[in-house]
Amino acid sequence: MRKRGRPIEYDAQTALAAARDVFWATGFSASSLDALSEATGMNRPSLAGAFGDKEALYIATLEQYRDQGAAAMKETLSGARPLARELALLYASAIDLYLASKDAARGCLMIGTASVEAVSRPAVRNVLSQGLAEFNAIIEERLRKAVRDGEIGKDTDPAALAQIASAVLHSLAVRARAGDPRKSLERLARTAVGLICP
Amino acid sequence: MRKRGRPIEYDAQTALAAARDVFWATGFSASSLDALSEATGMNRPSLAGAFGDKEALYIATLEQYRDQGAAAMKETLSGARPLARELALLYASAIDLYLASKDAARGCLMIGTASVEAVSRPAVRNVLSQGLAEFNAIIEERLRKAVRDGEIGKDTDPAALAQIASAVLHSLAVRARAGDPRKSLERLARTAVGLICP
DNA sequence: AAATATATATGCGAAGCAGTACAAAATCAA
DNA sequence: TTGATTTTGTACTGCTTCGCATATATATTT
Repeated sequence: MRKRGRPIEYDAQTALAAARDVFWATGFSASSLDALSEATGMNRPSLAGAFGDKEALYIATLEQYRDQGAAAMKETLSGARPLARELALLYASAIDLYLASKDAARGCLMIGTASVEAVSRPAVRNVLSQGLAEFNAIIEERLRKAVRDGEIGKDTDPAALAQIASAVLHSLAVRARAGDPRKSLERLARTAVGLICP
Repeated sequence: MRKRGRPIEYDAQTALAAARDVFWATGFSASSLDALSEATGMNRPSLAGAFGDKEALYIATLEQYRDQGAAAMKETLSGARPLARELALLYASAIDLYLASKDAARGCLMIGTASVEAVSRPAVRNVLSQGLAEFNAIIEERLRKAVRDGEIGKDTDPAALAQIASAVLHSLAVRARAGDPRKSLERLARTAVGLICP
């Protein structure tokens, strides 16, 4: 039995992805509801009805991004391949994502745009914090397995090393948005893999 | 002989520092000229006359921040002390700076606020890019000296290792703004020093 | 078919914003 | 003292923004 009333014409996930692209390019504050409305194909009242105000919409895009990113990361770091290979794949796909735009490189949505708002908007800070923590935890879990399996030294501290691996990810995001060329990012990734998997 | 006309009542460097604090807390787009005017004690026409439009003012604050940061960094990495000690000092002062605010931690001005604007504002992207490159170059120079002096292995690549050391700095900036506690940042710094100076 | 429920479309109004024109004030030169 | 020069203060204009109020469209329920 369908819901009463006029059926919705938009798909929430699709609209969220379109809004995400706007935020990704111009950040939260510089993204107007008009621009978001045009990108999603939803007019402003529909946007408000579906997601609430601009901050709520932004947070929804961040959560979608975080969840998709975490899922992709778990797949890459599944443990099916050697650690060094999986880490290299992780960084390679991050670089691809960060440089994907046809215009200027957009880096990471969370690091590139949520960081600014995090200071004055606690809700954004929470999503950012949880996002970073989640990504870090996935890496740490993989490193823990690597220690168990003897891929890296038994005396290494997975939590500490995960912080380093995450730091490289953060740096890739920042550098990409600053306009660093792909070669430079790839070099950092290569060095990092070598350092983490000696 | 003094300049003709009514004397200036503001000090450009002081005003720039005040404007910087506003941008640091709320970012470029969310900082209104009214807020900047109030913080600097200069009214809007004076601001415009002294620095140009909002973007020009923002870039001036970024450049001031970058120059002061580079100077402090060169002093810390002077080479007067062992590499491990100087690196630890570098990270410690970065953490202090990133957590200095009484309100929510502000991280690094460039990474935290210029990253967002970098995509749509080439002038900002240039300052950010040059800033990151300059900080990286100072670290690289110190590592080069460390190789010469035998502080680290003769076979290490200073440029590659500098990218890693910079990445830790970037990560500290991001994590600080995301609300990471000091302990967590200090742990990352400790691990990084241990990894870079084995 | 009528009533009801939900979604979409248009448009209005209050507020905020950036940049600037113009007048007032303060100093120097003659 | 008078005029020139530069900074400061006020106020204005044109624009954007957000949120909401109202009207319209499309479905289900009775």
